[in-house]
Amino acid sequence: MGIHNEDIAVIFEEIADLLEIEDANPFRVRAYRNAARTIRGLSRELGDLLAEGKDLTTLPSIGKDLAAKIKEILESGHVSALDKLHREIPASVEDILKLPGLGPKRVKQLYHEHDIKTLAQLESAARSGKLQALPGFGKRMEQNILENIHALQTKEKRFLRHKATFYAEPLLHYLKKHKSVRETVIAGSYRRGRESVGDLDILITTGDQELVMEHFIKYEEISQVVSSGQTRATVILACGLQVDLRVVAEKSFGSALYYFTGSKAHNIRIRRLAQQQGLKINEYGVYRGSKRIAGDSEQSVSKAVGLPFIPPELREDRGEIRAALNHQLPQLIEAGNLKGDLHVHTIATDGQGTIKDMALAARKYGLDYLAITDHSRHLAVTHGLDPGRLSRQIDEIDELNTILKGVTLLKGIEVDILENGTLDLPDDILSRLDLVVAAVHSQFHLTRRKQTERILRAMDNRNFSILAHPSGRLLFEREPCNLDMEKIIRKASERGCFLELNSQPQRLDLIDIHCQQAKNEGVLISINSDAHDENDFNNLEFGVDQARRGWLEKKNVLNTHPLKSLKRLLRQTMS
DNA sequence: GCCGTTTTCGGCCCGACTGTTTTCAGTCG
Repeated sequence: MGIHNEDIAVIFEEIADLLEIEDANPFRVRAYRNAARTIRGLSRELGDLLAEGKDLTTLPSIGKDLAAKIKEILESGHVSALDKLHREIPASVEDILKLPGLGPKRVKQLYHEHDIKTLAQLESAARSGKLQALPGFGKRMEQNILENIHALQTKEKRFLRHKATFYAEPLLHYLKKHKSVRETVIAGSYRRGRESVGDLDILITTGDQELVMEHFIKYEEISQVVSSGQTRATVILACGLQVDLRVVAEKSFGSALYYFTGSKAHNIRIRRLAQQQGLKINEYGVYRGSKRIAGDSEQSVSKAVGLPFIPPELREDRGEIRAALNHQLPQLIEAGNLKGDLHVHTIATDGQGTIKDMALAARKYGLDYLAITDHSRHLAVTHGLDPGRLSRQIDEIDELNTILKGVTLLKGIEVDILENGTLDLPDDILSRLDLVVAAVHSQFHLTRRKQTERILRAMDNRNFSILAHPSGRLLFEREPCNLDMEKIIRKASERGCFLELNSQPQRLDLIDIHCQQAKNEGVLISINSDAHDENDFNNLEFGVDQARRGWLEKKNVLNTHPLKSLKRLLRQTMS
């Protein structure tokens, strides 16, 4: 039940696609896309905002017309503007628009003049050689269309950033081998710390563009060169990852890095700001008339438009430019600020190391404290702890703490939240622990109301400290639970308990916008590794990246506190 | 369709690469 922001964003995107094919005013098309982006970035549900009587036109890129359309969608489940467009153009035509090389103009031509309205029809037209005869098409394009239809069916679409690193590093190494390559940077969503990337944007400075470009194209992992010019090339690696390379002169490094880092929405806003000041920003620099006034560094670019440096993680057009203008940018948390880790497993359940192994690994990583939080009995596949085994683990930790140097162990558990919202272990054993990390590991498909109430009830337990991986999502594998995260964040604020940002690359849960919302509600976030072996502490840096995207500062994060004040904070949740 | 410290109308970011052209439109990031 219920219509969520994502549903509305999808409808607006669809309207934009269809309007484009209809050759509508491109700025009107963009208005729909801007609105969709605004909606996706909201931390609150539009339905709730409307129910509270909020004026939706106060949201950026939402005016009178789109506010009315949002209302119509929320009330009726559809919008007449889209229904009307669909009477002109069937939904299947939108699939054709998604093929590379086919934009609105060609798609319109295909549909209106040749009655091609599905990918299957397009494929058969291409196979029979009819496509190449059409005006504006050609032999080459016909071939590309066939390849792209095939690729669409087989290719992996996005990569975990973590996974993209495996392919990026050897490529960077290869590029650096060339003698005229000076600097290489991965820009794009990778640099902005997004959890997944659609492609890799690599920027190179060099004195010799031509030679470097030639060198790049010869990289042996490349399976297809999509395009290659003097300064820009696009290739597909054998693993399916797309790589865009941009070669720039050194004096343009800053403006090129700014441009290539994005996000697109942020860039548009910065360029507009520049325009208002009589300046022009492009990849090569900042210009007043024909005079180049900045561009060698990113700092010089932002300074030219009167802004301080905005960290890449914030460049999503979610208020960072306003914050920068008002000198209210957050002092973002850094990996070095973490003093401990509050979610770790051992061989007692599904981990790979003993308690001592994990403690030593944590110390080596530079942490001062570590909470041992194995699973509870309900999670039988992991051989979860019952009260007796947990009690023995408590004793073992007490003993280890008397001999360990340089790192302190905390006694914890990752206890299952059962379907009715009770915790999987009795209060008398939980109350002996330093902290209780609670999590949902079953029944992911309850209704929004039931799932939310389940967690709210769990939070009422006196012993509850931290809600682990709150949404339960696994990127590319499992959707997040249907939850009213705002209610959960408010509850955490009232109750004085904490939310986890789980650093496993496929979790990264809480997501950025909920981190930001928790921060605004005064809820502290615990950035945890959820380590299952000694190397997993390295994942903490992914958690920190996500936290930075969520505007978190050191003071917003529970485990930046030294042990003494951490313990005090944990005790407060139990009172 | 949105938006406003110059504006309620007239703007809306900016440039590279490709393929099919014969000087450029379409597409993309």
